[in-house]
Amino acid sequence: MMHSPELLKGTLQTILLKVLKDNGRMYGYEITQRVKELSDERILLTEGALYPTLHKLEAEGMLKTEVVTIGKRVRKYYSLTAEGKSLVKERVNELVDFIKTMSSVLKVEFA
Amino acid sequence: MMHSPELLKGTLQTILLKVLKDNGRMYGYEITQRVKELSDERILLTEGALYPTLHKLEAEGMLKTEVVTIGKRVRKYYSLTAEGKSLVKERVNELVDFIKTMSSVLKVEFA
DNA sequence: TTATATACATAATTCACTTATGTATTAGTC
DNA sequence: GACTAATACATAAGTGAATTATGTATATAA
Repeated sequence: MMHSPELLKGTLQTILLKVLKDNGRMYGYEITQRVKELSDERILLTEGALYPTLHKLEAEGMLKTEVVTIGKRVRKYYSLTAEGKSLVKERVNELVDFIKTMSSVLKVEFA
Repeated sequence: MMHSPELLKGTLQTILLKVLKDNGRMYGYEITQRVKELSDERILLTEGALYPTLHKLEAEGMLKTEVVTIGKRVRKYYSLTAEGKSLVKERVNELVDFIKTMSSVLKVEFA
């Protein structure tokens, strides 16, 4: 991940889950490209963070996968499970709360 | 530090600098209490993070200190140097930018 | 008198990330 | 036809900002 590096810590799961919620079924590389686009090149997910996190969310039952072969190329599509869908809401709410708290502490408007 | 723990990562310097800017000269323990109050009990700075960070900012010339003895008790007051004042602006801007980016990626309003 | 709050400090540990490395296919280009 | 860049996955080693744990000491309230 990139962009004011330290700040991104702890937001990766939230980003992955929310992008999957908004876009449905996606594969890893596709997610990196979508996030890059949505963030105007500011958030560049690194593979070393991306894949382990996807695997972890899958192991926890938040994501389900489907392997599709395109020519000789393998793609692993991820999508949210029912549990994953609740987790998205939780994570996004957490982030919104956090931002509100930071806004009070720093007396800054994030409008 | 506490509260959705991972999200706080990378925000400690920003919090310390901004609170010092807004309140002038403060000592460590006082900062923890002020942040606790401003965050409505949601951000509880831990000493293990607080003191090393204050020392680091001092070593970098961002903060200057003044030791005051109250009875037999020693207090170390911190305040911003000129360099520290520019750093506050930089850090706060970084955070605002980051929040804006997150807002685009997650399609969430932080109002 | 004894627990809690005040006040500082540092060492050991954790863990989400970055960086580095590896494999392989597909598309563009010179 | 050869080479580079983009696509697509994966994992291991290393980093660094935090937490947790520990230590010292004074002041205050029950």
